[in-house]
Amino acid sequence: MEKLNNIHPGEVLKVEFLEPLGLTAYKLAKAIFIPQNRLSEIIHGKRSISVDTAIRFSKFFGTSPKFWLGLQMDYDLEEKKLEESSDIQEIKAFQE
Amino acid sequence: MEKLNNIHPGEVLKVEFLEPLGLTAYKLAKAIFIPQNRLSEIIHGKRSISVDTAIRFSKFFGTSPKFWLGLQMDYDLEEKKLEESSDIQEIKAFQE
DNA sequence: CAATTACTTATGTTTGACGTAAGTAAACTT
DNA sequence: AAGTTTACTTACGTCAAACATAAGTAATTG
Repeated sequence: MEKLNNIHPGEVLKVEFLEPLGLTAYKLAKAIFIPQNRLSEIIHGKRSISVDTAIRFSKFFGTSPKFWLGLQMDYDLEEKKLEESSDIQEIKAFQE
Repeated sequence: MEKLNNIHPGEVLKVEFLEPLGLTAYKLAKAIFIPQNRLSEIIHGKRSISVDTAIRFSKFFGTSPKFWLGLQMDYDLEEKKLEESSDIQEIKAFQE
């Protein structure tokens, strides 16, 4: 079973940034002063984009930190929706 | 010393939602099926808006989850900026 | 062939969101 | 007035996840 079509920020990093720019995870890790495993795990979808990571990416790539955190937010919301935890559906919208 | 003007999502919840609607934290907690302390801590800026919390707020208030997570994102980024952690400034933007 | 590049995995720490529970107090019910 | 519900806070322990260090394996480059 697949998490059909929910795209992790690490995938974006790899496909839309590293590969087109001819960069390796190793080089990026050096350039933004983080351990290699942090990047390795992000790329494999095993770690989220933290505020710290988003800021570092943004400095290096010239994007905004919100771009990266927004990708993470979208991903997390989608994951949660697929989960469909029981009691959330029972919530009734407020009526004054 | 104050965290000048950085506004926590809990403050928004209280001032822009609970108070105008005449709602208490107690009632909201019941309505969205979470423990009271989760709300209490959010309102006092001691806990962040998680994906779960954002979805529950959105169901009840008719907002989007991204509204709440966006507030949290803005807050976290601002906090991080005020921190000014040393090595982040050393990052050089990528040049092909 | 040695050093650097490149990536992964193992291990341990710490932070923070979580729930349970207990405490206090005020505001209603009966 | 006593008891229930509302209202909020704080203490405590758990768990997941982001973190760093470090070690291991390959491939590439000087």
